[in-house]
Amino acid sequence: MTNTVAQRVNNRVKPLLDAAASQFAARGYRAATIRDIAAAVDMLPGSVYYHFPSKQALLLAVYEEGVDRIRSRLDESIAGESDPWTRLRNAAEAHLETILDQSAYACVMNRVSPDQVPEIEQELVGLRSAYEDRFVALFDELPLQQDADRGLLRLMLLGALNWAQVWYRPGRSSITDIARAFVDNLRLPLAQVAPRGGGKP
Amino acid sequence: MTNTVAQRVNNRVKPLLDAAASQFAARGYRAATIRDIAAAVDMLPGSVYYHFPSKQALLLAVYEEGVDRIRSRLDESIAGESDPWTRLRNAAEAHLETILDQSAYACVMNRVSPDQVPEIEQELVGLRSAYEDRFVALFDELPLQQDADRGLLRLMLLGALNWAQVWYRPGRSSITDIARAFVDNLRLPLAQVAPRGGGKP
Amino acid sequence: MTNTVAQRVNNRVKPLLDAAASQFAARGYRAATIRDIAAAVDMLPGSVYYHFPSKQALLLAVYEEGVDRIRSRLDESIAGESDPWTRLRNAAEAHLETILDQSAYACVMNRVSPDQVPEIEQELVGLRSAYEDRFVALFDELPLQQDADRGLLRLMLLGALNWAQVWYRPGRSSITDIARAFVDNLRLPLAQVAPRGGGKP
Amino acid sequence: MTNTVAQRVNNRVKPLLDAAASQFAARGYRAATIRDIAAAVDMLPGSVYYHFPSKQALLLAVYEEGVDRIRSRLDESIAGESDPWTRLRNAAEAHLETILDQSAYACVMNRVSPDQVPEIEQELVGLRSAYEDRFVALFDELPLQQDADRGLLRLMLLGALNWAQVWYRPGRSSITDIARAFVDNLRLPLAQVAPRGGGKP
DNA sequence: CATGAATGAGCCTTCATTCAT
DNA sequence: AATGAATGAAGGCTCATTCAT
Repeated sequence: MTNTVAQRVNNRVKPLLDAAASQFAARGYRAATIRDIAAAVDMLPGSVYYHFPSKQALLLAVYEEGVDRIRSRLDESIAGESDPWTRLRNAAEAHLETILDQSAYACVMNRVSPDQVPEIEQELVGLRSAYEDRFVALFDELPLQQDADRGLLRLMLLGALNWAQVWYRPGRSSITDIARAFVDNLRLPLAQVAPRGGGKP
Repeated sequence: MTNTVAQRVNNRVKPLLDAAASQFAARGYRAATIRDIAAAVDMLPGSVYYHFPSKQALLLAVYEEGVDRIRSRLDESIAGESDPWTRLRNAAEAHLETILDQSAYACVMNRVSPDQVPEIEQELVGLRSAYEDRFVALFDELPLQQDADRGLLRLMLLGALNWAQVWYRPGRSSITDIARAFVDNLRLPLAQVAPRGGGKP
Repeated sequence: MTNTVAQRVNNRVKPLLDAAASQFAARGYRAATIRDIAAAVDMLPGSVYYHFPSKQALLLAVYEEGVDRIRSRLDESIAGESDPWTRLRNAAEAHLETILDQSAYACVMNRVSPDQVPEIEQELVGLRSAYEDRFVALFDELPLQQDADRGLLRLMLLGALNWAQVWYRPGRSSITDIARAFVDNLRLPLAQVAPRGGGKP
Repeated sequence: MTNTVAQRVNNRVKPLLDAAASQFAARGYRAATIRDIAAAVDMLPGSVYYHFPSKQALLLAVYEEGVDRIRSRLDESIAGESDPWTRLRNAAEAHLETILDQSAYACVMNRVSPDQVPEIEQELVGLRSAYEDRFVALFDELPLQQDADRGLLRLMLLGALNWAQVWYRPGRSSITDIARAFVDNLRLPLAQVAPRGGGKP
């Protein structure tokens, strides 16, 4: 068969990438070592270099996969839904679920910030933006008052969502509730119909 | 002549701590090296250990100072102000200013997460909580609808605020505007009088 | 071709262990440095850690090899010999030869005392005892007067033997003579008239 | 008073020396640190150098004091005694008592071997010999058979005695008993039938 | 007498990476 | 496709020692 090689590669590359994602997510880029990643898939450190030319390349691959996953997860969640606020709510939920318990890959995107690896900072930032663009679009759809700063709003929601990684512990509020609450907190005052009435008159 | 000792101490320890704060803030805990920190104040690596027994102790000292600074900055900002929403707005502004351009110390609190240094994780978490308690109090004061989850609200604001470290670049919106916008985005739907069509009438 | 692996391992690990034994024997545990040990076999310091996880592990390995060697040397020396005193004499000779000029490995056992490396103190002590048990057996075989304290006797001989490391210089008495004399001094009466019955008549 | 200074010096030098002796005895030369020695007498590391120019000098002073102590202890023990074997027995006892529980100073003499400090090796060896000469004299007095090797005998006893530091634990045999037994073992026949004339007929 | 502060050499160890096999 | 063996640069830390005050 023609794809034997490719398959064999996949047999080892996927687990390797999984291990890398786990380690990067759990310990951060610096603290995660090639040794540990390799050991997690019963490989020797040197062998990793057959598949990836460097630790940075490994991180990049994880980042890419991470973006892929969270993005498709998000796309699924809004497919077939047309109400803008519902779409945002679904997206927030998908986002939160992914970074909180679905995927080490997605965690990495928040845990290791691009400036920790200057050599590939641009690629990393690019990847991140590519994903966040989904939210740009989502906020663009929203029927908001004219003077609303959609960018700030997006940044606010994403910050709130990502920060959950720091404090979230399974048990209390469900992930769904949190996502829903965060979106609703933004929606109610801003919806077009809401008779904006200002802070201090 | 009475404070000779204190002054001498401050002469070297303070700059050292400053340098440590800068490095930790800029590179993270692992990537920041004692060598670089020492070099930044024209010391030799070994000399650092006269003042601090370990890299961890250095981080702890920075954390403490960071909490001290951001907390007193926040306290100043709300002193003499009695309107709960204004107090929160001022607090958010103080917080944002501190982590964005006032103090590397405060940045460290967000940049290096306690679990990166397991040996002092508890102390670090404790310090962080001690500060965040200010916000707990601030949210408690707020006249909100009964069913509002003040905890979630606080987490949302803090997340939004802290995330600014990731995207903020001087120039566009002013720090004050951002802080104000974030708080207002929360305020309008939740305020008791809530002049819109709200959650529960 | 079957033992390629073993040979390759031996090619570097054995010399490394030899070098470690030499250094530990010559300078003691603390004063011996990984750098020097590595340099003695044209390695870089870091390379040592591919073979041994720590300096302590290196010492332990040397200790083990040392016990192995001195023990098998001793066993050979008494194999096929049945007279108890001759057996002891042979053992003493084997012991002395080993610690005096046969093997740095055995020297280490006397030179570095277990309490210098608390983390592996127990292992070290255990290894040492395992060897000294040979002498326990040897003294048990001896036809002695009933009130003789065989334990004390053993300790006495071992002490006398080991102390030779401090003063022995090749040339004067031969190692064989010394060992023989030590054992005979215990066996035979020395006092001129040999009037068993106390010092002061 | 004219000797105020000298007295004050002594006030600090003696405890300092005591601490050094303790540390050297407990940990060995390398592992004992100036810091620990200084701390034991509530001094700072640098202050030690007011009294002693170097760590080596400190060791030398301890060695000297050690020799002094064990020598005078030994001299006392044999003063007024004329029987050669009794004199040796008393000396052995004095020696053992001193290195086992009387004085850290004396322990140092056995614990740190001169070759660990090459720069003062000669002095150290000289000091040690000066003391061991007492035993040379003691063995010279002994009424032994003509062909007896008094040197070897002395080395044997000293080895046996000093080795006690390795295995002695208070409780079982008393120090006195051990010393007495060691000397008697040399003096009297041990073999059951004591048929002077060799092992194998 | 003693200290506070620092030095500098050196230590054990880690780790990404290389490369012949 | 992977390994065994090593490299080399760097990292945190220790410690005897110095010296102005």
